[in-house]
Amino acid sequence: MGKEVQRRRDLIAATIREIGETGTLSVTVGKIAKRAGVSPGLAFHYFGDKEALFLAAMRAILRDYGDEVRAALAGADTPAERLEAIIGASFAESHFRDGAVAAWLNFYVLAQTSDEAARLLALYHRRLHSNLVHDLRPLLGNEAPCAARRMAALIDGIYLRFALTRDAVDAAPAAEEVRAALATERAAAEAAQSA
Amino acid sequence: MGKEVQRRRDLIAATIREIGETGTLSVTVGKIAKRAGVSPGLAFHYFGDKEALFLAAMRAILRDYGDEVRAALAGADTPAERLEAIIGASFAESHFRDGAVAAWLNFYVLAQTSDEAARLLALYHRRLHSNLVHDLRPLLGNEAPCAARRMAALIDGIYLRFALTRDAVDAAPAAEEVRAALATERAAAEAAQSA
DNA sequence: TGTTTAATTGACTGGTCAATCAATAATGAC
DNA sequence: GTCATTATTGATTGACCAGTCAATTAAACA
Repeated sequence: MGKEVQRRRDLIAATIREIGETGTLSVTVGKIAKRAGVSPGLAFHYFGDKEALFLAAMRAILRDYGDEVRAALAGADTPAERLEAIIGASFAESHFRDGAVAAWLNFYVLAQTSDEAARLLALYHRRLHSNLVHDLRPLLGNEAPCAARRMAALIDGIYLRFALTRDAVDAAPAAEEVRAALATERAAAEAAQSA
Repeated sequence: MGKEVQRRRDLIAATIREIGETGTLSVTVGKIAKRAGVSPGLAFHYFGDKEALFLAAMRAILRDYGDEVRAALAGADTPAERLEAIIGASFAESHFRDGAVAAWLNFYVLAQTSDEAARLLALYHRRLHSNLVHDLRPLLGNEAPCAARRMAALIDGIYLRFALTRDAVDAAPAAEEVRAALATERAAAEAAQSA
């Protein structure tokens, strides 16, 4: 029965929206359920408890991000194009829409104490790192793993800053900064090679 | 009377510790007061409400960080030494001790909705950026402001990763990654100059 | 010492909320 | 249409908590 799938989807969407509006994880399940157009009991019926509901929402966000990356990578051939695809997907508008930002921030908080959240976060870290290394290697050689760690952290750091800067609505400059960092890495690598 | 100063200090320290242990901002003022060895009422008497208490704690953390940076800068002469001082202070052990990590994460969450938290965060951003530009300029010239933005975001991103990675206890590798990024920036700048 | 003033207490209130569960409605099988 | 199964409700419970305030204690001072 697709009923359950639809309800779960609705509840997850409502969770993200609600967290986005209040900014915190301390939204009530009642509010979320109301927004989804169901009774509070149903949220517990499908997800068990509040934390599980939030983690399901976070999993959905991470899945969307993964899909976006994969789609972007599909149309990219060269390493440089693939890196551009990763950067583009990382700062896609969907990453800033609705409650995605608020969800991420609260996800970080939860990752301190929830094993499942920590697991999910580590998964995201590994995926991003492995994607970056794969496409940096042809450009930077042995420096690739280190550069990938830097770029991954930079992506997170820039996201954080743009997400938390009140006036910043347009994410384009964020991606631009990562591109500039990549250019710097390539310039440094080239200089090292010719030395 | 120094009594009030002492009590405020105790309450702030207890707040940071308590947040550190639970990981969240949803600690009760009662628990904090108990840890500080006073009654719940006193916390409200001195700080007004819970948010003000947390913001006072965050201000204390930011002040400590500022002191640390200033002290490190005092013993540094060359731009390179000063940059090293900033990096060292940014990953000082005190930044990972007690509830500093948890406080920072919850601070980010709060910055979405609290004007005062957003103000404090912007202040931190400005200070760091201005320090970095000041000492990057002699090394990188016009590239300094851009490189400073990258380095600032990188510091935040790396802090985030190290703070949230379960097994990482030692912050030394974190600082090392920022140093490597700085070296990359310098190498790229040198290459650009000779071109 | 007695008196004023400041510091501190902790019981209390009003409200909130996660989670439960018994009851009801919808769905589908035969 | 009857019955069984599944989906859904929403009232309820029990616990918790921010913030208040009247009462108490300690400090300061004359």
